[in-house]
Amino acid sequence: MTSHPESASCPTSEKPYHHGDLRRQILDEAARLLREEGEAGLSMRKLAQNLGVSRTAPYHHFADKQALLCGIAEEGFRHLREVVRTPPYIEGAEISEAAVRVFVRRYVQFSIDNAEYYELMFGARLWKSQQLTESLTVEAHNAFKVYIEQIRVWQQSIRNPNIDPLRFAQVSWSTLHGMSRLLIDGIYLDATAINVMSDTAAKMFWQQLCPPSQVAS
Amino acid sequence: MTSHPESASCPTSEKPYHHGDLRRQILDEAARLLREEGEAGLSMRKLAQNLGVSRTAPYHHFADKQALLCGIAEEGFRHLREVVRTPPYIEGAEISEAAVRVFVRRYVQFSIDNAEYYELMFGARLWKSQQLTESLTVEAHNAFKVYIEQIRVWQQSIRNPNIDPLRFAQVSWSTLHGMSRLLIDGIYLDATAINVMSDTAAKMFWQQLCPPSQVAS
DNA sequence: CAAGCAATCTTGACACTGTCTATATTGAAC
DNA sequence: GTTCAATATAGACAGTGTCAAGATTGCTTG
Repeated sequence: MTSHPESASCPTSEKPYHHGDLRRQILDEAARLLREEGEAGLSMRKLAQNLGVSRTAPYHHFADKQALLCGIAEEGFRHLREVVRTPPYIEGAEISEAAVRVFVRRYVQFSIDNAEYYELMFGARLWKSQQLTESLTVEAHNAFKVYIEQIRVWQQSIRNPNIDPLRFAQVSWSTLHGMSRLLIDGIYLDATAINVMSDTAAKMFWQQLCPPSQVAS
Repeated sequence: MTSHPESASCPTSEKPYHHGDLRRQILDEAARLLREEGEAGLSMRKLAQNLGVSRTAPYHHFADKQALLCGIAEEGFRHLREVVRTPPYIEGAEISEAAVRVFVRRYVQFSIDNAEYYELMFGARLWKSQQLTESLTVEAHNAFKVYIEQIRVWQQSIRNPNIDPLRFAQVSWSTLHGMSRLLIDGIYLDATAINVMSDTAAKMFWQQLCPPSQVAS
């Protein structure tokens, strides 16, 4: 641990001019502020003050507030990909209604557990600004690609040619996203109903993927 | 038209101290600013300046910015109720997949055509603030009640006892809301796919309401 | 018609915000 | 050891929401 005394990990020094780990701490503190006080409670100045640096110090790590928010959202996407892409679903060996149910529950749970990230990841604040970080757009597109791939695997596993994977991905993701937002934004208040709603959605998806009886037209 | 010359419709007078129609104009100009410049472009001061009144004049019609936003959202809900509740759907005489399709398209179209209202009506900005106007909460609850009623009528018309109206309302509304938000927030960019997505969603709803063959378990 | 009152509008002020500029300090490279 | 780029700093400016105190008006009541 302490084998590299000349490294930046020396918290005992009074107040080193160079903070050393500021970027990381900015991202963490910003997420904390968002979670605890909402978007209105996050300001660059308060952020700096809470970390004990000057007001303009964060601007050496993020071009502006927008770039900081992009940075937070980016971390959120990396996190989301991990959560959604957990085996065995991507392998698609044994697709079933239960598997879909787990998938839905996981997505919704992620959005609730990481509400402050989710709001940035899919909020107009970033996407309508035309000022997205390049790394963020890459990360976001990757996430959607993984989702479509998941749908495609399900479809092939079931051999249902009536499903257009892209369309089904768009609509099913809309459902997940809609549920998440309604819960996060405080419109659906009954938190105990989350699982029931998730299962209802999963059942709806499953009936689309694998209808009880094939109908020609 | 001009039969009441002593009414407040006298625009030729230079600059009457009492504006006369300020509240209405504030709501309109605020919606215009939101639509054209986004939420960041709406400020109480700019609003006042554009209308040619002092900075604090709007505060005599709205307690604070939050109350103004509530006022805009309220108008949005009234508008939404009109759009969704158009006959013959609430009567439910002839429910069909086509009717569901029209319903879905209408909802999504409303959200796109009135994006600046929709964002406020269903945004965290208002709902998580714990400072909702009372008239707004009433209006919003009414909207959801109408929606559930719609679902109930459909269900009874179809005689499918397997559907829990509340659950189905929650999930289907999530889908509509999710699609709307993804489009409004600029995440789903391909505007030409809106109708295809809407119809895919309608088909999914219809298959839930009226499955091809009843399955016991 | 006069007086008064409540609604409406105004200016002034305060604390806060994002962000630009110019300056200072530092760790590392040559 | 000098130089340089990265990093930190204070100062300043325009913009924000909103409170307090005063000015102007139209309606109401006598």
